[in-house]
Amino acid sequence: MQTAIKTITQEVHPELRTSTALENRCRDCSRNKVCLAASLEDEELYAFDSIVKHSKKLNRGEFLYQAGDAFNSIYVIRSGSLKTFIVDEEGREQILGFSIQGDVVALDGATMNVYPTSAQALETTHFCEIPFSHYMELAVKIPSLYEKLLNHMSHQIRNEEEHTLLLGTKNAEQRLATFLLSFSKRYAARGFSKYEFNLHMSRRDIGNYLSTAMETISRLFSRLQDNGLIEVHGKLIKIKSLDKLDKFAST
Amino acid sequence: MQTAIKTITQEVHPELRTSTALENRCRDCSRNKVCLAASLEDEELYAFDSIVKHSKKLNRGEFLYQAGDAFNSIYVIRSGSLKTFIVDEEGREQILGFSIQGDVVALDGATMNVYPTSAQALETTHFCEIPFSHYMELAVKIPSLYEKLLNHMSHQIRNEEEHTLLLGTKNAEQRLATFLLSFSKRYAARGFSKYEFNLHMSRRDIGNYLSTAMETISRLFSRLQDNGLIEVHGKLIKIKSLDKLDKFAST
DNA sequence: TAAATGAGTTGATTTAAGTCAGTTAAAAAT
DNA sequence: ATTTTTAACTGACTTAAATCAACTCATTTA
Repeated sequence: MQTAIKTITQEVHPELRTSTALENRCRDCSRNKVCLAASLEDEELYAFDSIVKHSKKLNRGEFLYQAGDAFNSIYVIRSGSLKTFIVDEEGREQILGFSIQGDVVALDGATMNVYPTSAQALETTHFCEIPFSHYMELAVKIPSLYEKLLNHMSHQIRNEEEHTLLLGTKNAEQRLATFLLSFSKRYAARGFSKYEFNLHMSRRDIGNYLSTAMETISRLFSRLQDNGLIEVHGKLIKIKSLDKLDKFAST
Repeated sequence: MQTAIKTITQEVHPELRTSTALENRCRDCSRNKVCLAASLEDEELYAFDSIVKHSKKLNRGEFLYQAGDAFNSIYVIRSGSLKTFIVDEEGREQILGFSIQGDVVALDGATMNVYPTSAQALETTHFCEIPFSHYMELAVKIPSLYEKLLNHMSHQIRNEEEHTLLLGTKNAEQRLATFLLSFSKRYAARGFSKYEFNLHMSRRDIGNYLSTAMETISRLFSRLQDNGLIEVHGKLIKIKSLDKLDKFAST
């Protein structure tokens, strides 16, 4: 018997367990509300479906693309997670974001010749590949595809802005609390528990994303746990009080 | 007699000095290569022109829009400059960027009901207003308008990413040097001197943008000047050695 | 199964940059 | 023109978080 509230188990979704033609089609995909295929009419959906390469898969550590690779496609994550990052002149890595199920990745490369950033799987990750030139050709016939893309892009800009706000106005503890809350919200929006989830990235990655040393992240996890706000079991995080965490995040 | 290399004088451009109907039309605008109107055919340009409100003007300190205002238009700066910023729950301001001539602003609000951020003039600023719904209607007939917009949006995402890289991997001195170099490049790309320009924002604004205290910014300006890399005359900055500044920025 | 490698935690110490305070310079306002 | 106000600069001191270091625990790999 399953619990009422789903928790993130990192298992693939039912329709990914096998891979018959039918199950890989957009119309049968449970994520077609958030995906770029959302709200298409039957015929449009069929056309869209035909340009998409479904059920691509990466194992932990494998790259979806690397900065400098020829830009061809954008991607929608079906399950799993990845980090996107950029490397500066001195070779220092800066993580820009973590993408989970339903997220569209590689938008920063759209309209460029090469990917400006890299994307690497944090666990076994399934996704759909959308060849960008095909998408743009189809969009001429189906303008709502343009609008969908613009929509995702402006949200991406908003995400980056919120990241800047996080780094610019909050101290280390507030940053980590905000980070946890943001994952809680994102998982909740996807039908998973907002109280319990796995963070597949390393402490070092969290620190990099939050511009905070790994050691500080580790100490802060301990502190939040000591204060009874969360429970830490390795990568599994349980939030004991969203309210209190929220206060920590902003005050 | 004018010097060969133009310097930023904050004067309005010739075609803005008077405001006959002709001079306000896109086809006569010297910025029509970078603007959203770029590369349109005669007839398309005419249609585009008709939806644009030209020659809007703001004085220093006035808002182009404020977070929470109903979203209606995006804007292209004809001359002058402004800052865009966001305010967090605690009322702390975070500057997201500085926009100058040729920049498109309010892209983060596109596809939203209200502007998520605010934009405020740093000096007398002229710009064109493009009602977004009209733009989108026109784009259905002229798909290159969609592509132009997507282009600007992906570049905006790249800018935000570079800002994150700046904040995440560099120390205060490198951040300021990078900031100066970025203005140098942007002005050069617009036909102005890359060695000499005015920074119209306050030291506090620079500090806010770079997540560095105003006092530190002030000290660093002095240090860069003492080291012979730049000359500081209030808001006017002269770069004495781009090469050396570049080394300071990355190493 | 043991050894080795890497991830995570915790403590001790250092430091880059922040805060506080006083001064000077430059705009506004009267 | 003079006062008032605000922005910018510089010095003294403090601090949040980084670095350095030692150790534990988990996961590969030999």
